[in-house]
Formats: sequence, C-alpha cells, structure tokens
Amino acid sequence: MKIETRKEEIVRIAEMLFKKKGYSAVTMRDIAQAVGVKAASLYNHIQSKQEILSDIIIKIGEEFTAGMDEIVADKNTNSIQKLEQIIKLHVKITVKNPSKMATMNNDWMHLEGQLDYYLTLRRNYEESFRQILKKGIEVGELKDVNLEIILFSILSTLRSLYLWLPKKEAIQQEDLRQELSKVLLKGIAQ
Amino acid sequence: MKIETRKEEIVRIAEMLFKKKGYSAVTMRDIAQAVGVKAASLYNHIQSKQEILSDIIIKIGEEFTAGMDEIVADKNTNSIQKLEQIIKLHVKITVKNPSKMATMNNDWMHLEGQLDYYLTLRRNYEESFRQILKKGIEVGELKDVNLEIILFSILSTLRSLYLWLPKKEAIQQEDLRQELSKVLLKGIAQ
DNA sequence: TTTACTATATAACGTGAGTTTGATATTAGT
DNA sequence: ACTAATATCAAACTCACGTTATATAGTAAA
Repeated sequence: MKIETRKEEIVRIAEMLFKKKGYSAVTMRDIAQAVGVKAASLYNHIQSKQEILSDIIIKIGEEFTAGMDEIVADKNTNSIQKLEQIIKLHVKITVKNPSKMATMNNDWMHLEGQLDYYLTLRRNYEESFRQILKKGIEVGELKDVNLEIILFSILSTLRSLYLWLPKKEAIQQEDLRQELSKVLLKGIAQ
Repeated sequence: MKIETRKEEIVRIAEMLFKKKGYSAVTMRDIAQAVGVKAASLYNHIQSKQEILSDIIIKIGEEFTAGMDEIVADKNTNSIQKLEQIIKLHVKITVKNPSKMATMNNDWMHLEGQLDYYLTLRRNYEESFRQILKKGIEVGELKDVNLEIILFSILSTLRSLYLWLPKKEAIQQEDLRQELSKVLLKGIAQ
C-alpha cells in the first residue's frame, strides 16, 4: 500500500464532500477545513477546483473504458458471460470508489476542458454495451425485448450502485454481484 | 387547460435549468434571463430560490405518495399487478414532469426547511414498496432473491427514467410501460 | 382623471466564492 | 549548520451570489 500524497488526500476528501452536497455546493474553504488546513494552502497541491473534479471523473471513466475493452476483446465468453463481466466491473469499481462514482454520475456536466473527452468515453462505453446486447439477441441468448430499454434498465441500476452500497455493508461484494446478475438477467417473477 | 401564472412559468423554467446544471449552479440571474426579466423582478412572484426548489420537489413527492397509497389499498391486485402499477405510476409522472424528476433526484439534499418532510415521504414510499415485494416473495409470486437488491434494482431504473425519456421520444408511454415490466419482472435471459 | 395596484427595472447591499500574493515556518539533503 | 525546496497562513482581490429598497411604467376600476 503506497502512502498517500497530500494531493491524493485532498481529492479523496473532496470527493466525499462532492458526494454529499454536489460539486457546486462545496467550497474550497469546506474542503480545506475537512483536510485541516486553510483554503489558500490547497493551491500548493492542486491547480484549481476544476482540476479536482477532472481528476476524479476522468480517472474513473478511463477505468471503465479499459474494463469494457477487455470484456469486448475476450473471445472465450458469450453474451451472457460478457454481461456478467460488466456487472462485475461495476461492482468492483463502485465498491472501491463510491464517492468518485457519485461525483461522476452527478457532476460530470461541470467538467469544462475535459467535458468532450468524458462524453466520448461515455458514448463509446454505451455503444460497446449496446453491441453486446444486440449480439446476444441475434444469437438467441437474450430475449428479444427493446434493446434501448434493456440497456437503460441495466445501466441505471449499475450506475446507481453507489447510492446503495454504503447501506448494505452486510452484503459481500461477491454476493452482490451474483444476486444482481440473477435479478437483472433472469428477472424476479416466478 | 388553465393558463399559467407567472409564478408557474418561473418554476417551469427554473426546473429545466436545474435539470441541466443542478440547483446550486443555477443563479437567480440565469432564471431571470430565461424568463426574460431582471433577477430582482422574480421576487414579485416568489419568496426565494429555496421556495422554487421546495415547490418542485414536494409537489412531486406527494404525487408519488398518493399514487402508492392507492396501489397499496387496492384489494383486487396481487403483488405482480401492484408492481406493474408502480411502474405505470413512475412512467406517468416522469413523462409529465421530466425536469421535476431530475431536480428531485439530484437536488433534494438542498431542501432546507422541508428536508425532513421529504425524507419521510421517501422513506414511507420505499417501505410500501418493500412490503409489496416481501408479500410477493412470501406467497410465491416472486422469486426468492435478496429483497433489498430487487428493491434497489427496480427503484434505480424507475428513478433514472427522466434521463432516458427525452432521447426516446419514439417510444410511446404505453410501450415503455409494457417493455419495462417485461424486463424488470421476467428478465432478459432466455 | 384620479386612484390603486401590479409588474418591471435600476441600483445597491452584504456576503461569500475561487484564487493570488507575499511573508513565514517547516522539512530534507548536503 | 546551511541551503533549497516545500508547506502553511493571513490578507486581500475580483467577481458573482441572493436579496432588498425604491423608483417608474402600465392597467383597470371609480
């Protein structure tokens, strides 16, 4: 476990505040106080409030992209297995970074310089997801329900994970992954 | 169709801005400009920025509560039918008020005086939902998957509807309702 | 035409935002 | 111990925020 730089500490504390109140409602003085320092001191470690936001969101966005690329490239998995891998990817990243996930979901629109890059990452991710579902329907592994609605439904659940994880500490990551796969893939009706 | 008061117009325009940038990032001057008036003039129709937020969120919150109360009270429906009614309720309210839904989902924490009231509405709504699912599992209408995970999964999808509706104007409300019921209840795997 | 009322505008107030500056303290390497 | 780099802070800057006070224009009843 590598020790944390001061900048990493600032980002870590900032993202918890962003999760609670949203980027725009958190002030540099709020962050400074939580770090235990005066606002001016933050600027020895970061360039701007914007930079904190970009750090958080872009890092996670690229992690999802890398994960999805691996899943797509894997030639030994069928569509269902790829969906299970996607669920696993979301659970894994969210368990490790719940505050970053909250910030990405809620405050991406406050990115400035990196907004276009983020949107591209996101579009590509959704498109890969869509292609996996499409293939699954074509080869008969998935039911022929409206493609966009499946995509929407699964992604909504996975993107909201950060909201529920803290409340369910009792649920182990592995259990969560399995139960989620059941619910999302097989449904709940007898 | 009753004509719109100036206050209603202000709230309607404000909620579209809130959806785009979030409550904290929207200024009274932004709202004023979109209405076509100076910021100070808004105060002839509203008491404060806070009041706009409360108006939006509490109204929708109470609409959900009323709808859920009806569904719970209906003695002629089983658990599955009640779930279908809940889906219908969400689709109906979201189609009519996408911006209000966005604001409620993202900015409820900026309520001040009415925060406790909102949280009570929400807690009660979730508890009613939970009881319906619990009953469904007990009587064997629903599979015996982790209760909280089902609740989380369905609610996440329904609460995110506002994000997807605008993109899918092609999808009629009735189709959306039916397809969603299929996906959420019966799953997507063959 | 006067009166009362409503809607808007102008100007400004007090506050707190993100950030910069410049001085002082602390730490690390030689 | 000395130096160079790093970290902190107090203070202040500029700007924009929500809001108030007050003046002006438009409208409709008396």
